[in-house]
Amino acid sequence: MTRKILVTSALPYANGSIHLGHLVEYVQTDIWVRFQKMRGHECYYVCADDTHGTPVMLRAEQEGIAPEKLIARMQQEHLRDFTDFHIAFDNYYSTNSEENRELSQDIYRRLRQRCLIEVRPIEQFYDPVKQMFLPDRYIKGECPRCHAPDQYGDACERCGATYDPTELINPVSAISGAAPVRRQSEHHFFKLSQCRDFLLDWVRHERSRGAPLQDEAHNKLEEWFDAGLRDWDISRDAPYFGFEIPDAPGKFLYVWLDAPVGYMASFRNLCDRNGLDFDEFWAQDSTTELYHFIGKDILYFHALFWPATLHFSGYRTPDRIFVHGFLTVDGQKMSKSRGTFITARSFLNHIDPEYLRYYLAAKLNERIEDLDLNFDDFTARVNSDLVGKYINIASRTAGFISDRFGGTLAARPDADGAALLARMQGAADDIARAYEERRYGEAVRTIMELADQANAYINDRQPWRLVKDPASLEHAQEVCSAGINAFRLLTLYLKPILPRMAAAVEEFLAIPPLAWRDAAELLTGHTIKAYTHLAKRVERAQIDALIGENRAQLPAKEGAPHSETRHGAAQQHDNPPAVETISIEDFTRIDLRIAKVLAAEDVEGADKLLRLTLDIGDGETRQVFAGIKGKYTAADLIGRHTVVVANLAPRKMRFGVSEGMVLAAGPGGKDLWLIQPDSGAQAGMRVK
RNA sequence: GGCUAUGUAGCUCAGUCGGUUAGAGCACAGCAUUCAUAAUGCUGGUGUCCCUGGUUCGAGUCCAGGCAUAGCCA
Repeated sequence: MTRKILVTSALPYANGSIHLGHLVEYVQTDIWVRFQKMRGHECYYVCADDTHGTPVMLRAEQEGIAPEKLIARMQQEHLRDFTDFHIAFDNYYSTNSEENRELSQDIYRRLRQRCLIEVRPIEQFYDPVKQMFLPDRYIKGECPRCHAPDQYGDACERCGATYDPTELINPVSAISGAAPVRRQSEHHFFKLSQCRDFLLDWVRHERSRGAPLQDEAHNKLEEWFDAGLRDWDISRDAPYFGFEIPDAPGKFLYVWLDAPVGYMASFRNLCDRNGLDFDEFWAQDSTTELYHFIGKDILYFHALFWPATLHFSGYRTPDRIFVHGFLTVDGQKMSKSRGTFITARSFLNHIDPEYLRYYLAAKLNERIEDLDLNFDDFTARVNSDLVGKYINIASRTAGFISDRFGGTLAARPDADGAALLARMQGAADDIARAYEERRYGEAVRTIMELADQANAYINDRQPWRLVKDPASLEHAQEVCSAGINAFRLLTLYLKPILPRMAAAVEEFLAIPPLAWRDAAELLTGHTIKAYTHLAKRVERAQIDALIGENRAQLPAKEGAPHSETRHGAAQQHDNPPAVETISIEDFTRIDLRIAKVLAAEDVEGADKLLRLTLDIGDGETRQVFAGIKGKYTAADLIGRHTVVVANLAPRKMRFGVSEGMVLAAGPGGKDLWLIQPDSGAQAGMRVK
C-alpha cells in the first residue's frame, strides 16, 4: 500500500547561517524522506525560512536594508547550503509569504471564534528613544540576586537566576542605551490553559500508528501538565516585522505563532504548483501521515502550542513528533573560539558533505540523545567503513571485469557467492525497519557487517589467482560478479544516506536509479562501465583547515542577541572561551626548548606540511611536522631558531612520526608567524 | 533548587524478558595476502559495566541513595 506522508524539519531562523548543529536535523529528516521515497511511498518534505520577529527587524535596520531584502538573501544562502548537503526538499519556502499570512490570520480568527483568545493589558519595558517595547533579551542590567552587572532581562548568566526584566537593577535598553520606562499595552493571549483536556488526550492516546512522542518527550510533557499550562502571549506591538493581527491595528502575531504555520504555507505553495490537494493532508479527518522532526529545545512549542492551535482551528494534528538531541564537537558544546562552531559552508569548503551524512547516520538513533562529532572518530570511521570496506569491494573486483571479461558480469555467481548475496538480500527487511524507526546507527552497523562478509568472500575466493589459470577464468568472473552484486546491494542500502555516491554507482553500473524493491534482483549478464575511483580518504589536514577557518572567522561580537528559542537556529549556544588557570607545576610539565632548524623539506602529497629536523640540544635531533608551508618555505627556515614543545607525545601522521611541535601564532594560512627567540639563545635551552 | 536523559574497552557505541565466560567497529600486536589509490582476511590481549547499598539462586540490566555530564524549568 502506498502511504501518503508529509514531513517537515524545523524552520531555520533568518538571522544566522546554517551550521553543523542544524544539519543533524536536516540530515536525519532527509535520510528518512529519501528512504520513504525509495520504498515507493508518496512522501513530501517541506521546510522554509523562519523570517519574522525583532532580531530580523533590527539586523536589517543595522545593515540599512529592508527586512524583506535581508530574509531573501538568507533564504537563498540557507537553501544553497542545504542543497549542497544533498538535502532534497520538495519545497523550501518562507514564512513571509501570502500563503502564510492567510493561514496564520485565519487560524487566529478561528481561535478567536472558539473564545480561545483573550486580550488583557500587560506592563513591559519600553525604549523611549527607539520608541518600541523591548523583548527581554534587549534589556540589560544588574542581576537582582547576585548583582552581576550587564545581565539580560530574563536570566542571569552568572548565578542562573530567572526573573522578570522589571526586576533588573539599573536596566538599560540594549538597542539605544536609554533607560527603559514601564508602559502598559494590550496583549493577545491564546488560552492554552483551556486546552488541557484535549492535549492530555492527544499525548496519551495511542493512535493506530503509535503514540505521538518518544517516551522521554512524553515524560517531559507530563511534567509540564503537572506544572500547569499557562496562557500564551501571541501578540507583539509595532514596530514588529510580522503579520498584523486581524482587527487589531498596531498589533502583530508573535513569530512563534506563524512559524509552524509555515509548514502548512510551504505545503500549500507546493500544492498550488503541483496540483496536490492541501485538504487531503491538513483537514481534521485527514488519513495521510504528518511528521515533524525537531530539536529537543523546541518541544514545548511543537507538542503543546502547535497541536492545540491546529486542533482548535479545525485542522488535523501531527501523527508523530520526532525529537533529536544536540550536536557536540569533540565532546564539548560547539564553540566559536575553539573553531568548532562549524558552519555548513565552511565544511563544504574542506570535506565531502556525504562523509558528514554518513557519520551522523552511523550515530543517529530514535532517542533524544546528544550526539558527538569526534573528529578522530570521524576520520577513522569514514576512511575504514566507506573507503576501506564499502568502496574497496568495487575497486578490487571491477578491474577484472573490465580487463578480462569486457565489462560483462557472469550469468550467475558461484555457490558461495550466491549464498552471500542471498544473505545480503535477506537483510533488506531488517535494514528497512531500522530506517523506518530512525535507528540509522543500527542500519549502518548491519550494512557494514555485510560489507565485511563480502570482503571475506573475495579474500577466500582469490579472483587474482583464478584469472591466472584459463581453467578457472570463468570462476573468477563469477566471483567478481558476486562482488559487484554485493556492492550494488550495499549501495542500495546506503542510498538514503549517500545519494550522490549512489548516483555515481548507478552510472558506473549502468543501471536505472535503485529503488528498495530492487534488492530482490541481481545483476547478471549485464555490462558495466569502467571503474573510476569513487571516494577519497579524509585527511587530518582537511579537518585542521576546517577548524582553522572557523576559528579565523570568529566575529568580534554577534550583533543582535536573541533568547526566544528558535526553530533550529538556537539549538546551539556559543561558549565563552574556557581559559582555565593552571599552576606553575602545570606549566613546568611542558618542556619548551629552543630548537635550531637543521633541515627542512617539503612533504610530498601534503599542502601545508614541512618536515623539520630540529637540533634540541645535547646533539639530540627530532623530526617534527609543521603545518606552516602556507607562509614559510623550507629554505626560509634552515638555520633559524624557534621554540619546540619537546615532550609532546609523538604523533603518527600519514607521512611519518612527528616528535614535537614548533610554536607559531596566528589563525593559519598566510597569517602565521613562527616564534623566534632573541639572538643569543642556543638550541636546547629551556624556555621558562 | 526541581525535573529529564546519559554514564559499558584507549576512542565511538551495541547489549532484547534479570540467566553461562559482557560484545562490535576503530585503534593496538602478530600472521596471511598483494586484486584494490595501504585498501583486505585470520588470530590475539584489552573492562572497578560511574560509586554505595538493596532485592534475587543469579544484577551491566530491577530498586534506593549519591557522583559526573548535558538539557529543560515555558
